[in-house]
Amino acid sequence: MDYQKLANLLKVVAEPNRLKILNLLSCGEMCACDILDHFDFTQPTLSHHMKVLENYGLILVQKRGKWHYYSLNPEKSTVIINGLTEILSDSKQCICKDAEEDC
Amino acid sequence: MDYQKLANLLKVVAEPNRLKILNLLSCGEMCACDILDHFDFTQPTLSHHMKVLENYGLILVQKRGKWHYYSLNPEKSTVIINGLTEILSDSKQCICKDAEEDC
DNA sequence: TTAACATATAGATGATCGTCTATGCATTAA
DNA sequence: TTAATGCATAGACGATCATCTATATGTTAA
Repeated sequence: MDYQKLANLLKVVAEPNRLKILNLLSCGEMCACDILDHFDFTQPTLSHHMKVLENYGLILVQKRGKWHYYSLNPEKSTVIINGLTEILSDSKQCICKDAEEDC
Repeated sequence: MDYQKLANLLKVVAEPNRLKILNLLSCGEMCACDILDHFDFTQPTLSHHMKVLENYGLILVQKRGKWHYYSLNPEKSTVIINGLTEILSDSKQCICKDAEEDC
């Protein structure tokens, strides 16, 4: 288990505004301007959050005309959920059953 | 959905050393000194991490003699996993299907 | 009581993060 | 071409965080 890698992903998700963005995108793709309508912060702040989510592979971007359409990357969602589940459960891969520390 | 509350829990978990601590505890209770053996940082740093985990209800403490035994709080683990799963999936409670913004 | 051990607390420091204003770039419509 | 729109980038600022050293507290053994 790569704790650093999972922690990085969790850190991206551990922000209330980004959680709300992900929840919005869980229903389907949206453009940035429509996402922005759901928040009180400025457009550059949204742009920052979208870039963080994109850089860590949590969302995908498709540019059509002057609009940027964002959607969830379901594979990355699964990585986070499965990683957390494995750590929090008494699994076979558990560190205490492993001779090496790097499970 | 209370994004702030879930984000707070995720922030606690979004730290590689705390992830490793939780993984250690997923196999059963451990005292602080045994946990410390798995890390390179100092005892006060471990004490800090344990306090954070305890304050947010992720672990439980039982004091016997001079040892403090820590264990996972499975209920809180479920809260995190379920919360994340709901946000990342196209659920009925999804914000875009809700008239109000606070789902 | 004294010494040793297990853990917590206080306070400081450097790094990271979320947000802002100002500005730039790209695309579309007139 | 010009103006308007959608989004990104640059740089700054205040807050939060992980870690450290030094020290305190509490428990057990001699």
